[in-house]
Amino acid sequence: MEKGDENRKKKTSQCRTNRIEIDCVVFNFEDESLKVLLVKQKDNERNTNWELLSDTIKEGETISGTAQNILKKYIGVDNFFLEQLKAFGYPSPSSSYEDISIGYYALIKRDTGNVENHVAYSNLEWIGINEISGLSDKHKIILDYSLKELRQNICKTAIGFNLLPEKFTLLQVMHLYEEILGIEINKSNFRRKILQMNLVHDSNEKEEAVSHRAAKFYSLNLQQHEMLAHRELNFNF
Amino acid sequence: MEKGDENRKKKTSQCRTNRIEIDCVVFNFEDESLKVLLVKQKDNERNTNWELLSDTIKEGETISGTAQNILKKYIGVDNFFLEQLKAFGYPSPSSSYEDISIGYYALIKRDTGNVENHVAYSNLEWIGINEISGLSDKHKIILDYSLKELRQNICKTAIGFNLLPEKFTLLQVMHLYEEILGIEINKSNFRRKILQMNLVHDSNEKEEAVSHRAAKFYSLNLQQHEMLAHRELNFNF
DNA sequence: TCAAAAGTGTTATGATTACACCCATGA
DNA sequence: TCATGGGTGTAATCATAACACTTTTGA
Repeated sequence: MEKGDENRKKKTSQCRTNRIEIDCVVFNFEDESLKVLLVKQKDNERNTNWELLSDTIKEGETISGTAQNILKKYIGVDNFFLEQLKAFGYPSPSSSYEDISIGYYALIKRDTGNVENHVAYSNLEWIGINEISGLSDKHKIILDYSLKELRQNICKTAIGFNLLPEKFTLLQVMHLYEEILGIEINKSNFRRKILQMNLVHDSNEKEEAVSHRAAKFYSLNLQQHEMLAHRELNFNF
Repeated sequence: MEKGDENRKKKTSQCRTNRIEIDCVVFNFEDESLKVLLVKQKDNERNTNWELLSDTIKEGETISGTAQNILKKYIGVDNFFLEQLKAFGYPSPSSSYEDISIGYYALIKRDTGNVENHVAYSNLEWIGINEISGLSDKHKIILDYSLKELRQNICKTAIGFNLLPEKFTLLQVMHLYEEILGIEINKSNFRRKILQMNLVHDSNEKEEAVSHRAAKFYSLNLQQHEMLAHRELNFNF
């Protein structure tokens, strides 16, 4: 595997063209905070360096297929939301052609077959969005762009629900928006807005064993493929 | 030049990697209608086939640099708005690796050194957005995506003004929005909204030789680099 | 003086905000 | 009974939509 990587590298740098790789920003919402899955780099002992999940495009793979395979390989789940950000170019260390990274971002549900258990590699870690350091410049740019995109998209579409369990309380939704956007939202107004647009329905279930009034669980009236298309949402936060 | 192109092609297809090219959707607003600059293909005599402006990435060029150079080469102006769409992948005719196209869209002002005169190639033509036919599937996908992006962005940012002359009337702005979004807008409400957000200022000039009340010319209170960042605009059309 | 487009003003409606209050539950 | 978070109601404010109206100009 490592030999193969080196061979590819050699061949590619002989090529009169650009090296391409796919980088994935994988988001997860856990303990009321937004987290990103990062890989710890072994080869640098002085500082802990982190990287986004990435891979090269294999023969016969589509670019989005490569991104999907990265998620399957590292996390073992195939129930996630995935969308391309854009292509990023940056100076190559070895070639006079720019290196190109096609960035993707993924949203993973907390309850999808227990994300924790599927993290198959010991050098992977979920890091809170405000605790990230030691990321290379090129990955920092992609991460920042993905955050900007995520913030925009949860205000216009329903994709934010991809970060919540199948059944959720309205306050969970609100806290998700507050955390991702970094703002405070008025509870009563948020409830009214989200209820009157018919996006969620009461599941007739309630929280259990909580030391306060149990909250109703709701679930989404949309299939995953409808989430980006759905543009009824219009939060002007 | 053509030999060089063939050499590159041969080398690239020997490579165990993806072929990349840059495709540009170039927009212009002329005679109250949105137009796109397309290249007529010579080699097919039966049907007229059209293509987006495109090129491969040259040694030492950044990806956005390649896009800029395409515009300079074909149109001869260097005063335009340019932004990346995303990377598009599609099956290669000659390789088991997908071909990749990085799409860009550009907005050009009508009065920037007379766009017409600078169209340096005889096989280039501005075609109304509703009159386009004979575009390949892969370019059709990029064009459709660019339209979606353009429509979204003119409602949130000030980039639409890149399609207007330096001095414009408020009704010109309104017609631009009506044409691009394909809707009708109420004149009085549109005026109020755009005036009260302090985006434009009265230039103390007026239309001349028009057979109706002369309209005031306004100009924008923003530099080009501020146009995408400026997010005060919030048209919910 | 007419047509055509510029430009103004007014009212009704609906969404958003801010805030106060009540409810259910475990400790 | 208290703390905690769930959940409801209401009045004030602001943005938007609809529409009628006046102004300026060349023909």
